[in-house]
Amino acid sequence: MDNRSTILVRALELWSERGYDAVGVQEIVDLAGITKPTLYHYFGSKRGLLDALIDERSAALRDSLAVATEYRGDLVLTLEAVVRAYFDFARKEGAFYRMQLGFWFAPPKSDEHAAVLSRNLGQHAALERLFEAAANDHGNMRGRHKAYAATFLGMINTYIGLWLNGYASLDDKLVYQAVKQFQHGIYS
Amino acid sequence: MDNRSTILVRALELWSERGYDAVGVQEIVDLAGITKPTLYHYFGSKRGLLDALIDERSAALRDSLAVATEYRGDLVLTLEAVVRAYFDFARKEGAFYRMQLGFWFAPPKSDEHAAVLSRNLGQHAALERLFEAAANDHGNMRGRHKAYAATFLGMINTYIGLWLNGYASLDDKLVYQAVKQFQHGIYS
DNA sequence: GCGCTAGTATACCGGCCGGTATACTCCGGC
DNA sequence: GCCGGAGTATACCGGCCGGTATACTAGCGC
Repeated sequence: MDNRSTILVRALELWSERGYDAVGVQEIVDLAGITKPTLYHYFGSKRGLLDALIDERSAALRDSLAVATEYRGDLVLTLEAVVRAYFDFARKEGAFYRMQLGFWFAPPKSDEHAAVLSRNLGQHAALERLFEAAANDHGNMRGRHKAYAATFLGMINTYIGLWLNGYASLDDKLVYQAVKQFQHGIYS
Repeated sequence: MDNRSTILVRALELWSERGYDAVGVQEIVDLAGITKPTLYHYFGSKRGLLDALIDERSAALRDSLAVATEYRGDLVLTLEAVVRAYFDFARKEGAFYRMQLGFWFAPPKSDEHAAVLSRNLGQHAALERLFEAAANDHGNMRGRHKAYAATFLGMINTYIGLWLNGYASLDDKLVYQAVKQFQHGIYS
């Protein structure tokens, strides 16, 4: 593996466990077995490394969500596809998802938050479009697409949070259950 | 206001906006108009200040939750009381709630996470007890109390997150709606 | 008035922070 | 064989980090 990739892997390793501010550039390059000028050659700054990491690692989720959030007339199937896209990605990239989720809840003026802001606004927007399109077939949903997008994504992240802490497995059964609970509540 | 209280207020102000690691002790004491030995006299360390802040500011929520999570035979009323306790607290202590929520999603080995860990485990446990007690009256809920507690709390925090970013108001109407959606889903 | 304690300030510590100036090596193009 | 650029290391920068040694002052018990 070339130095650039090694740096990205090690940075994710350290940041996901102990946080962006808490882990310095020196520690990353030590673990990667290289020196600081090499890191600065590839990424320009600590923040540049962070942005590159976020951008490259989240590409797969961005792509699969672009497909999954397209509404084709069946809300249940579409929502299941969305949940499955998130679950699949989280299972593959657990450490990254944990890190990125933490950054989303980091203070609004922090580098971490800024680094994931545009990505997550894009995800929200895609989900809102989905619920808006679905409202044409489900009249009683109209006008609530913002709230639906937020609570749906909140539920997905709640389940992924449970999995990250060992309290759930992100399998197909949970996909169905999550969508069912979102639609029909806990008594279903 | 005495110096000790001033330090707590200013620390919350800075940490909630920019994060625990990103704001140094020096900046806090400058804003508070005092010097470092005073801070170290009262709190012993930066971490000590963090612990004191978390402990003292969350006391009100802890107390009202202790009452609200007691199951008295009516699940709907009880859940509404819990949501109301969270919403009331968040409305009164918005900056603190934002900070504390961020800490919960901070990396598992960070000081921030450690500082809120025991508090949040306590809240989870209280909610689990509530759903366990309710399962005696609602047989089809049995065995799922962990998942219910997690998703219920996740939903509450999703709504508070919306409010923190200006997309919702934490009023009584939302209390009813939240509990209703949790029970019966989005079509209700 | 004396002594003790709480509270506060001045001035300082070693160490780590993000970042860089400089120089070397290695390799492909010609 | 030579040139240029990509990649890398050594050694360094100013500045901030959390934390503290010391000394002063104000207030209270007696």
